[in-house]
Order: sequence, then C-alpha cells, then structure tokens
Amino acid sequence: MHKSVPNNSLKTACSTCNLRKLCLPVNLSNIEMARLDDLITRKGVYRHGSILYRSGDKFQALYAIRTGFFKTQILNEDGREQVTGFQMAGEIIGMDGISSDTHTCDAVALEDCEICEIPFNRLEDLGRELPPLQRHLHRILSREIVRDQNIMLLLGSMRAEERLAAFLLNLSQRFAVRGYSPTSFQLRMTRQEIGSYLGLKLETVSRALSHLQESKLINVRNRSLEILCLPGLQACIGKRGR
Amino acid sequence: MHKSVPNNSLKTACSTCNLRKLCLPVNLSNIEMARLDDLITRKGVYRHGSILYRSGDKFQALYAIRTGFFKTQILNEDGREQVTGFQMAGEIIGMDGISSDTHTCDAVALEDCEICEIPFNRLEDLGRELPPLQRHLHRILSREIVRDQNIMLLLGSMRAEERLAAFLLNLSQRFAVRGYSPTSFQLRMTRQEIGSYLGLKLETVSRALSHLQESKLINVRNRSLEILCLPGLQACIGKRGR
DNA sequence: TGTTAATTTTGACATATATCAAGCCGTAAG
DNA sequence: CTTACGGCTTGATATATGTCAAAATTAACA
Repeated sequence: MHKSVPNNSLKTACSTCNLRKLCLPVNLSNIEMARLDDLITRKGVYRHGSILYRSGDKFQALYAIRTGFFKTQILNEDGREQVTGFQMAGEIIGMDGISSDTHTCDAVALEDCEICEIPFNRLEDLGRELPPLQRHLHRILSREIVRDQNIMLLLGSMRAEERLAAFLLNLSQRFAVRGYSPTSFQLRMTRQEIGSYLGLKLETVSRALSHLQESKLINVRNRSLEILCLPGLQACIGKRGR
Repeated sequence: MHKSVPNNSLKTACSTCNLRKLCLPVNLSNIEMARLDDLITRKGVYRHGSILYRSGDKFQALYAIRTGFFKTQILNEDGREQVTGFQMAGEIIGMDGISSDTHTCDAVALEDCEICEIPFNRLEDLGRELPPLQRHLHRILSREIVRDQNIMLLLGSMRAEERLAAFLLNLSQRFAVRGYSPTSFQLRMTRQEIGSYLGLKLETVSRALSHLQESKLINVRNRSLEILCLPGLQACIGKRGR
C-alpha cells in the first residue's frame, strides 16, 4: 500500500476541461457553468494503490476521474471480494454511497490519478436550479444501473472466453471514445483483478487470453494488449453459451 | 402470454397508501403530498404474464408496485436472457430507462399486479420544488446500484447452494419488512427463472433446493417454501467459496 | 544494480455444474 | 373426470473451470 493523498486542493474549471463532453455533457450558459465550477475542487494526485474511499466511509461527494484508472470492489462478510468495475478518465464514481449515506465499496487507484470532488449536497442544490444538470445526474445514475445489469448478464450467462472478449471489447470501446487506440492499449489491472471482475480465477483468465491469442484475435504480452480482429472478438461472444 | 392491460386509470392517493413507508418514506406536508398524489395514476390490473414494459420501449415513467410480483430481464443479441431482479409490492421499477430514454429490460408480471405510474418528467419537476422528494429519488436510484453490485458479488463468487441460500434469505427479509412471514412463503417464479437470476440451470436449482431440504434447513414442495433454520441458511453462505 | 517479491503462464488433476434423458406431479382445459 | 402440458425431480454422464504446483517473467525495492 502506498502513501496516502495530499490534501491541497485547487479550484477546477469544468468550463475548460477537455473531458467535459464525457463527464458533464450538459448545455449550460457561462454563468451557470461558473456556478458548477464553483462547486468542484480538484484534489491532489492519488498515487497508484491509494484509496479514494472505503466501504463504510461517510458519503459526501461524487468523484470525477480526471486522469488515471480506478477499480471499485466490494467485500463479503467472509472476506470474499468482487471487483465491481474499472473506471477511467471522464467517469464518475461514488454513487453507491447515496442510498445509505455510506460508501458500500472501496475505490482504489490502479495508477496515479487526479480526481475532481463534487460535494453531493451542493450538487443536489444546484440541480434544483439547473434542470439540465439534474437530468444529467439522473442519467448518470441510471447508466450505472444499466451497466451493472449488463455485467449480471455476463456473469450469469457467458463462458470464460466470452467474458474475456466482452471485457476487452468494452475497454476498447471506452478507449476509442477517449481518442485512444481501440486496438492497442495497456491493461492497468492484474489477471487476478480481471478474474474477480469476470467471476473467474486468474489462471482461467490467463488461459483464455492465451487461447484468444492462439486464435489470432489478440496479441497479449503482460499488460500490453493488441486486438487483431475486432469483428472476430465480437463473434466470440454468443458461441455456445450456457 | 395473457391479455394485455385495461387502460382505465384512476387517481391514487399516496397519502392514504399503506405502502407509503416502503415506497416513498419522505416527510411532506399535506399540501406537498397532495401534489405528489396529483402526479401518480393507478393503472388497472396487470394479469399474470403480461408485460409492463419491454426493452426498446420509450421511457416515460417509473412504476411503483402496489400489489403483486414482477420479474425484470434483459436479452442478449444472441437470445440469451438474464433475469435481473424480482420485485414486490412497495418497490419501484423502470429506472433502467432514464439513461437513454429507452427501457433496456422487460418487466413481466409473475402474478396479477396493480401498479402506480409516476411520469418521470413530472417527478423531476416536483423534485426541484420538494428537496426531500428529490433526495428520495436519488436514494432509490443508488439503492438499485448497490443491489445490483451485490448480485454481481453473488454471481461472481458464490457456489450454487450459497446463491440459493442468499436468494431465499433475501426474499425472507423482504417479506418480513412487509409484515409477512419471513419463514413461510410462496415462490412466485419457476426454477428456470430462479436459475436465470442466479446464473444456474434449473436442474441445479432443483438439486440445491433438495439438498438444503436434506440438510433440514428448508422445506420445499413445489412453490411453497418454509425456512426451518434462518441462522443455518446464513451459515450456508461463506462455506468454501470460490 | 542486484535481490526479492509479485505476477503470469502452463500442466496435471479434481470437482462443480451443465447436459441429456426419463418419469412424475400438479394445474388447466376440455 | 380425463387428458394434456408445463414444471419439477432425479440419475448418468460430459465438460468447463477450479485447484494445486512449478517454473518463467517482470516489477519493486534496497
């Protein structure tokens, strides 16, 4: 585990942030945008391995990822853990905490990250005055629900290789949206973490990756991944499911 | 598939609804409550097997279940289906539709049901005027996220019998909250539907139920279920997980 | 830079769950 | 009351994935 987090915070401007279209695709006037800027503070760098919030922490804010890569995970009473998601720049995390005013999962930085803190009470207040902002918050919450239900589909009905393919295609698509190569990227997580996310053991992940490579659909060497045939990967999903 | 739904609708009063504490546990004045009542219409009975909304339908409203039992399910491109939840009286469904203005799953009545329709735009509008209502909406959305992530944990890390035990305990607890027996109730869904929800085949569900019965933890005969030992069922979860 | 620890791959084997099949039961329709 | 059908149980067998172990590779740290 690494050093924790510097507490210095500086004001951010959503208005000039190049992630705005991902994070807050809302039409606001300059004045309205300034009010939003006023809400949000940029927190210092979260080092690789450090924890943004833990299960049990009091919920106070949502967090927009400015740069870097996070994982979220929940823990059972009996110590089992499940990675519930991998989040990248432009995505918003912390929404699990709203329902009980307490976070129900941990958010861990998988590389050095910068984040913007959005105090939730103030966001709600502002949402009442700016309907498009309110609407956007609802969309974000709902999008998370849809995302989770698709993972339920994956966990409940796909076999190992299909899960891997779906996972890689999802990453690919999210990199593409951010202007990065959809076919060549670094995995920021271990095989064990991928396995936890996909409901598989790390050895199974490794074997499935090797097999996709034998099939000439991907090239994988440690954390670097290259997709050789997107349509092939897509076709992978849905072959002889459960 | 059964007949569809009568279109006659009548005004409902949340103010006098005995499910209010479950559905809308919000402190509002009489005047405020009347405005909420004004929003909501009671739709006619949904017969067993009928469909409240389908994937692809335009999203317009949330639905509060007044009586009865629903399932929600998503379908893959390749026809695989996954039951994503079973919902009972006092619960609210349809939130998947907010993010894209289109429903992403089907909601099917598992018995004859009555539901209240809550037009979403008007709910948002009213939320801007009644902060406690706004807050409650956010909690409901977040609760759904937490619920889904717990199912991910179940699907990703538990073995068949544990999943069954967790499922039965969840039902038990929800019946208890509603004033019904937590140890004796009817299953409203088929083994196949339970299996889909838990990521198992119906035969596996059947065997796991039989085995729990052999262990004297439950009595099950067709759809009637009796829990003989709640602590025993709880202990079931966490024994030799993956 | 050298040393240690962590991660990954691969193999051999074990096991939980799926698959296939048959018969039974209970409800619904005639 | 009889029949038919969908739902359920149980058995035999197949298979995907887990488990255990060792070696190879890479990353972290002193």
